[in-house]
Amino acid sequence: MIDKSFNPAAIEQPWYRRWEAAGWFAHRDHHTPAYCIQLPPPNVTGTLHMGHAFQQTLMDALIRYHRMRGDNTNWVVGTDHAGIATEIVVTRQLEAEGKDKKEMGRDAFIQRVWAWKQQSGSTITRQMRRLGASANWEYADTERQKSGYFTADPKMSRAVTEVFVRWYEDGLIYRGQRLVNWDPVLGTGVSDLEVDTEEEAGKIWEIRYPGDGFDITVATVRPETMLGDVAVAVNPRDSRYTKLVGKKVELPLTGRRIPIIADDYVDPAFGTGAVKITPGHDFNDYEVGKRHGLEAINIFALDARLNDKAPARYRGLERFEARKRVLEDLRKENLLAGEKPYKLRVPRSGRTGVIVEPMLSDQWFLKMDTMAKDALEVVKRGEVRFIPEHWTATYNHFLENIKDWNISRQLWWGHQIPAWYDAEGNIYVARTEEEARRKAKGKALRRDPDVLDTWFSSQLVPFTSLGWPDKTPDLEVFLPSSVLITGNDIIFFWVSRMITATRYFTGKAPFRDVYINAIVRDAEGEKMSKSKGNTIDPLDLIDGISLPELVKKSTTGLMKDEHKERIERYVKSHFANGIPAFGADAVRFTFASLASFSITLNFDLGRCEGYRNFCNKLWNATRFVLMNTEGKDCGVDEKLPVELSTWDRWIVSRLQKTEAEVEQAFGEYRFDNAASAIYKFVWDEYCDWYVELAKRQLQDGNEAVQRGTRRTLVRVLETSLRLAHPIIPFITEELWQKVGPLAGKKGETIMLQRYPKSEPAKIDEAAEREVAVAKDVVNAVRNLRAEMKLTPQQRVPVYITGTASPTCTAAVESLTRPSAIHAVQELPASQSPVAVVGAHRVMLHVEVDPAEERARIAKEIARVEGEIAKANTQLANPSFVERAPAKVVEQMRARLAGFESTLAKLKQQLR
RNA sequence: GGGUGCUUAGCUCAGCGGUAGAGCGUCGCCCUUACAAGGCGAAUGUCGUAGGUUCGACCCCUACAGCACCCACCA
Repeated sequence: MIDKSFNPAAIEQPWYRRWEAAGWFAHRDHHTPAYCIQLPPPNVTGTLHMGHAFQQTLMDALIRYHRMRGDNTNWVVGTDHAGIATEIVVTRQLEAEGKDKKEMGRDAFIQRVWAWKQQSGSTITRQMRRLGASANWEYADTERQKSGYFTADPKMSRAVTEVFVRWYEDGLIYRGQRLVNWDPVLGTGVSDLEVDTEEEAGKIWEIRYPGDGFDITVATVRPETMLGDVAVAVNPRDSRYTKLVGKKVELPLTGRRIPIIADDYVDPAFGTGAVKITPGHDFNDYEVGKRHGLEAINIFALDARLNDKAPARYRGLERFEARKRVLEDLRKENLLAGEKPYKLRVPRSGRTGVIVEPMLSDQWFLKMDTMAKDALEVVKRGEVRFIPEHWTATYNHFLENIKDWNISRQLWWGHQIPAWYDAEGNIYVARTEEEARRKAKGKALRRDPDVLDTWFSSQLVPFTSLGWPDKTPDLEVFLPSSVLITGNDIIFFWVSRMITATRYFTGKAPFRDVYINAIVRDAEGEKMSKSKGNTIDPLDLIDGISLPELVKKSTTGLMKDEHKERIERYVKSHFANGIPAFGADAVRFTFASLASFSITLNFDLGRCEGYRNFCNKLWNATRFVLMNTEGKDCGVDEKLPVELSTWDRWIVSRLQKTEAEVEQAFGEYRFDNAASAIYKFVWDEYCDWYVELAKRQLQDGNEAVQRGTRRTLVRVLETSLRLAHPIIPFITEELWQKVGPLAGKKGETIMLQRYPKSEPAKIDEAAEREVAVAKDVVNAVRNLRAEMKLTPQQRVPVYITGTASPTCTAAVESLTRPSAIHAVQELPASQSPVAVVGAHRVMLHVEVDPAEERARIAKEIARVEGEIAKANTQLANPSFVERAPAKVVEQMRARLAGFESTLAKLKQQLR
């Protein structure tokens, strides 16, 4: 016999090990219909957060569902080398040890990163296993660590190089000097997407530039960049300035003379209508400069300190120091005309938070326009489909306005660009150094030190993970994959680029569906962040954590110590008792239940607890079934006679409908509906009604009835376990081991059993109608008993008029414990309380105060009369009767008739 | 400035052109032989505001308000 309550910790890890060791997660062959999902590869050195746990729950549910449906499932997983993120972490580690990256040198640094990867690389895949992820760990597992591919492993790297070379040869990759977003802390350029602009309070200054006999005032939020100005621009239609265009002014503090130019870019209504032009450090000005043939002056070194293009007294100053100095000097020279508070948009590096500096530098770019057009087409013709559909708009907008992608990073950790230079600066792009040498005909070569943006390799994953550039059978079978499940934050970074790259190199789309999952927030809808203390570690939900430990965990490793007290208060008020161990199944069920098409998902511990209780319910229902069926004849032998009651046929019928609902829900990616259908069936129908009636059938029925009851109990439960397995794999496996054999099922594991399929032939509408009446009668009796404040010990006779079915009387008998049931034509003359249920009147034969009972009935009459009035108004409206569909009018008439009949019976009761 | 989504019970969320729902919480009564992580019963909503379409609107349309997110070069 199984334990009295469900203890997830006891079963989860043993089962996971068993599944994995048995090789049941692997794909099978190359002819069964394939179902493939590509995991968005997490940062190899990262840890699992709620967003991962959520996505992975959905992916695993789909994979398990399709595996049970007989598909050749392949959940391709891997980890990402996460260039910038990892380089930052390791650099900080070194700093903490007092070591300097540059002194260490590139090779030693990279070795150090590999060491860190080996050490922390298994954390996240271990955590995925705790969740129950049935991933194909050994697929593409070049490093033999059972964690799939690694984007920087030799096999994946070879493909990256191949892609780079082919794109270069096809003229899509080019090198050029451009203005790019520069992160002065990291010392690298970053892509537009890696820059977040936020509104911040700042100032706008007005500076006078003196000319011969006039001066012109410009407005700027970055006065220090004036040292790199090459012109002042005005709008050509601005009458205030027309006669100045073409004249020169003196650029203060520098002694340079710069022209006044006219350009449509300038908005005459803004500021002073005159704009300083700094092509070296502003994207707009760069464009203006190009239009007017003006040279760009770069006044910053790569660490954003002023270089020797600036006047001597500013050289070496950091940007904001320089700003102060410039303002001071302008003030001294009486050239500062104004200073006002101003809200400005500050571009900050997504990684370091530092303000990025537009900087002229040599970078590699990928031409996007043609590929973007193709990617737009692919989605337009429905070859790739977004779910929910509205994300298509986001995707389209991005691709319609796309610019070339800066793919080079001035970092060390990543795929080094396969380009070499000779002394003259000629470029040789090649797959290997030998190949480059051949091309250079023996000239001395120097390799480009830059690496590729991390997303460059990630975008290739849909095909490189399947063996590309080799022509593998897997590419034929698993590309495109069935669905990509990912967050909306990487539609630009990753989704769109996978489509462009995969189309380019394979001619196929990378996947058919893109399910954009909700963003996980805390129960109040707040973003989870370490500094608020409202993050939840999915592992803590599974294993539980005490309050003191949770406080400790939330307050260590903070960026700013000042948050500590606030976090402590937050944690103590929101997790007063820590977090109980809910188990992986409850966490998964919660995620599934909350996975509607909403854009955010507020994770509510209360709901998690509710679903933990559901697991316990399922556990105990099984416990009951086992107690009553183990060692007994459960009708596996079909030749022995079985007799099935309406209740038996009803629960089987309900099960068919539930199976259909779940199938539809999975088909539509409505995990919430799937979870809810299973929940309702198991708890509200099977446990609350069927099991209770089964108790009676087992007690009173003849041998054939008992056999039929045991068979139904066991078969419906066994099917429910299979139905629920994709969402709650551990508990269903544990229970199935016991229940499966009783239902005549053979097999080592539930995860390879057939998924339940609705059989319309087993739907029994007559039984469902009969049970609906029986439930109503039972509910009426229960309600009357509660209103009469009867305790369970007080057993009273129940009278039912009309022809009550055995289905009904059996239920009343088992569930309301009357002293007797009388099926009668007319109720006895009595002041006892009566309820009207459809064609039936139900009386609890108890002595009550006649006045109270009359009042109770009067109240009920008032309610029914209200309903009648509403229905009458509707039906009296000629346009309703004429224009509403006949079905609806008929429904309304039937409704009215029902209420009228009820009213008559109630009035009869009042006499 | 443009775009997307959201606003339904105290909380977290489903829903749908034709009688307002779930979980949690609340209030009663029950330790009934699977389960107190349970059973039974009850209360609770002018479905953000204002118009419109319709026989009928929580649902469709318009405007507005609030919230969230994304995109965008006004110095």
